[in-house]
Amino acid sequence: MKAVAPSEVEQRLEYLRLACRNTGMRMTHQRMEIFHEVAQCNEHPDAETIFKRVRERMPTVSHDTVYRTLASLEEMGLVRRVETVAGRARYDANGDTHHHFVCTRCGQISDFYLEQEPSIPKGIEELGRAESLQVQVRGICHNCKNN
Amino acid sequence: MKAVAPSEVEQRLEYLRLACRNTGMRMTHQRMEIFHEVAQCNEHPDAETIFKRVRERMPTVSHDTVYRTLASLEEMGLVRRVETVAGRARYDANGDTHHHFVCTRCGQISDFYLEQEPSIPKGIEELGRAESLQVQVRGICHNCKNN
DNA sequence: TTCCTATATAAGAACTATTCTTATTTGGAG
DNA sequence: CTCCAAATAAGAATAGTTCTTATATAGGAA
Ligand SMILES: [Mn+2]
Ligand SMILES: [Mn+2]
Ligand SMILES: [Zn+2]
Ligand SMILES: [Zn+2]
Repeated sequence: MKAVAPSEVEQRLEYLRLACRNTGMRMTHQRMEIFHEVAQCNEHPDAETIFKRVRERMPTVSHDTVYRTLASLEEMGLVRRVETVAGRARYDANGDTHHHFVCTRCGQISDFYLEQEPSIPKGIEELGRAESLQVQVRGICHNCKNN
Repeated sequence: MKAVAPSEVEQRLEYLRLACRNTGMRMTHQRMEIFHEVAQCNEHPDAETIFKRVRERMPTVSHDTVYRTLASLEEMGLVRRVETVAGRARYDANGDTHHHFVCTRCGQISDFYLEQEPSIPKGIEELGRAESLQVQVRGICHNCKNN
């Protein structure tokens, strides 16, 4: 699982600056660091992982700030919560339309892209107004299968 | 959201009896009541909801038994955990292949069926061995939109 | 620049969902 | 009926997340 290209990371940080300006939110060091942490990796980290990594550079950062900031970033549309099999919320700064393969053994979440995006199914109208569609494939990743 | 047909409920309970016999698990009153609760409704209840409802008829039932039983039922393939947007695990005794519409405001989960089931995408092979595919559509249900 | 204040943060308590521990009960085989 | 491995009740423990309160600070105004 290779890292996000530096130019892509820089672009994502630029979106954060814009989003803060547009919504009137302050551009705090904590927001920068927390978003940077999500933006630079593509392994869909959970809040605790982000907390530990940010704390290495910012030893006083609190759990609350991480959770609160992730919620703000989600509201601003800069990250999305990924549904997992169990418990913890996981976050993704990849804004491209894509889907997820979830390993039910180790929890690893990998992106995949469909050649043709599925359209919202017809019957949905009678249930509500659809806003997004996500395909989730579950199974065992190669790493787990070989152990 | 209408109830599950009594004949369907009876059939599901029959599967439970068979599954217990096959796997050597005991057919306890608690298992009956807990599974019955999930089998008779299609609103994908969470563990606490099931606990409260079962407790009305069985006042001494414990949280632990509900959680433990739901896990057993999942292992037996009689219920499945539904991924939600936030926190609590939700359970589903509808064994037909189907997908979910999740209201991001009230959390209601509704079933929908696709005319043609999507096949496992090609690129998945390089990520792992796929075992299931689920489409999740998120949006606002009619009930929430009108309030 | 300095001052002001609404917004954001740190620290840790509180809360909520879930799992664990231990003593007791019970389904179902024999 | 008897027996005992499996299951349960009760409540403590744990883990993830949110809340409370005192303090700090981003960023606009003077
Ligand atoms: Mn992703
Ligand atoms: Mn369902
Ligand atoms: Zn894995
Ligand atoms: Zn709703």
